[in-house]
Amino acid sequence: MEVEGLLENEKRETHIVADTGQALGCNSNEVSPSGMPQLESSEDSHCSEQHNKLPSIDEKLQSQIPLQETVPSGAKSSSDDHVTQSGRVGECLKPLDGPLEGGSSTSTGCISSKPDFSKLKGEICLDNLSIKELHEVFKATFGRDTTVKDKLWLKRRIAMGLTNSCDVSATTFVIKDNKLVKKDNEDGFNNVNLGAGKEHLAVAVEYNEDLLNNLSSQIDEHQTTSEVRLGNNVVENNFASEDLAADQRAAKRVRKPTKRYIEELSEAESKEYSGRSIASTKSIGFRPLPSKAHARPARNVSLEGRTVIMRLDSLGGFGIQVPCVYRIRRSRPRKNVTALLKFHPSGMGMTATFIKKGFDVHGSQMDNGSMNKVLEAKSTPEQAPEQFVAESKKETTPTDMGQNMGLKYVDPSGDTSDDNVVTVPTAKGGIRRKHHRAWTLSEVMKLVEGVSKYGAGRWSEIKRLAFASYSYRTSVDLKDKWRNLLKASFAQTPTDKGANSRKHPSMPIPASILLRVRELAEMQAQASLPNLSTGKLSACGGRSVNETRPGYL
DNA sequence: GTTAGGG
DNA sequence: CCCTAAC
Repeated sequence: MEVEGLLENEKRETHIVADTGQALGCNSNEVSPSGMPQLESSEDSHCSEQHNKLPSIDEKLQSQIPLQETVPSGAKSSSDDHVTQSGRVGECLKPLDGPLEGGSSTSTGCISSKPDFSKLKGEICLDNLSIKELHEVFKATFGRDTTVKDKLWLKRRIAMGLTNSCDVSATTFVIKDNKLVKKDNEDGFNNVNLGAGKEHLAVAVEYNEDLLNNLSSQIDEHQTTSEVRLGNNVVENNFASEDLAADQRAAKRVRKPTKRYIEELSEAESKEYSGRSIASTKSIGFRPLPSKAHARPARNVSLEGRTVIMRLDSLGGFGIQVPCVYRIRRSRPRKNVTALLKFHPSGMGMTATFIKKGFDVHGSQMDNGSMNKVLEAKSTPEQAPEQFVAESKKETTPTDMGQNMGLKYVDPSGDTSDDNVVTVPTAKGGIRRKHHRAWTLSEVMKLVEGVSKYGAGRWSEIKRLAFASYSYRTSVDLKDKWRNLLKASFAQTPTDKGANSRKHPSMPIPASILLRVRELAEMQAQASLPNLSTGKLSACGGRSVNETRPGYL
């Protein structure tokens, strides 16, 4: 099952990254602006599973994947793979706080940086090269990386570059001595080229990326979990030796930006959480890179994370990369992670799609401000205060509070989705919810019920037990609401049973509920006061104080 | 991490 | 709702 999920992931990811643009120069381990929303997929559920398996998978990788240098020497045999790799592992973990080129001979393995000019020697049969190899050749030819995934394009481009001619056959891409060769006997060339080139390609990159992914995962613990890690898993390790697998893996690897990166981005913008979703190509280029990131060659493209959508706008073969990082929500740390995970697949997916649309329209010109608007426009409707309106109406006439309170009311709209809650930055840099989520009658009833059950003051308990389905209500919220209820209940004439006799039309709380609140309040007050008023009694009676609360059950 | 209170 | 002192 796990494998299935991974395979599916692979397929999907391949599609997603299919049109990845040029990522040259955008490479850094930590602040990589990459990543992609993985929400569109219906397979998000795999994330968590895969994530859990990561460590072991990595271990497998270490032992199974023949890592090869992508460096000029290029002829390393797999015999020393394990050695190099193990050394590399340690090194690759350092990027965040130290120089990558630690002087060790293996350091270059982390990122294939230099073009392998050896690839240009002799005859080159581009037809048989994988994308990855084509990229290598491309790099060797032009001295720069490309992330274009179009084989034909790559072949033509390379052929043109090598032959220094625009007259390139559309079907045959065998080059020898800088001249296009019409190959009649394909077999010979194929074998040679394939055998020689492929093994030196980016497996190391892949592996390192995984390490980085793990790192980043640890770093940004705040990220919403599921979508984040979706792509970070390496499953195909069993097939690592296969060129195709390696190519595909490399192609789809997109690393997600770290928390720090996101925050760096956000600093310059409006504080709205959605604001960080966008990083223009410009910002990427200028964003401060940690340590030696600058030295990194463009090869890192394949290292790019998954949190960013790389859109490639093809303009005459020139790729414009539009990374798209978005943050779903920034609000109080949520404790109900389950609810969050449950919700994301759908909600996030929609958001991601929406963002994509936005990009199509605005392109790289879109700044964070506009992104904010986009996100806001998107998320606001989903907050749907309306649903509560309807709900309130439905329950506005609770006849017998006693019965109602006893019932375990299930709020139809009581879904746990508190995502898409728009927050606004506060002066102090904090954030607060932009919209109040009006307390519905059912919520109030639940609150009252909870207080009656567990006692006022045990808010966390009430929240956990009675408000399990209302993830957006924090214990503080409950406390505040109760406070307000109390105030309201006592402000109003207790004896006035008229349901509509409330002072303020804006207060839809039925008198019956207020009455109940008042009763509870008095009971609780009595429960806590005895120490003073009947101190002697309680002192003599022993545990009466402790038993007062449970008594309300 | 919770709770209570003030803002 | 936010903020924060006090647990």
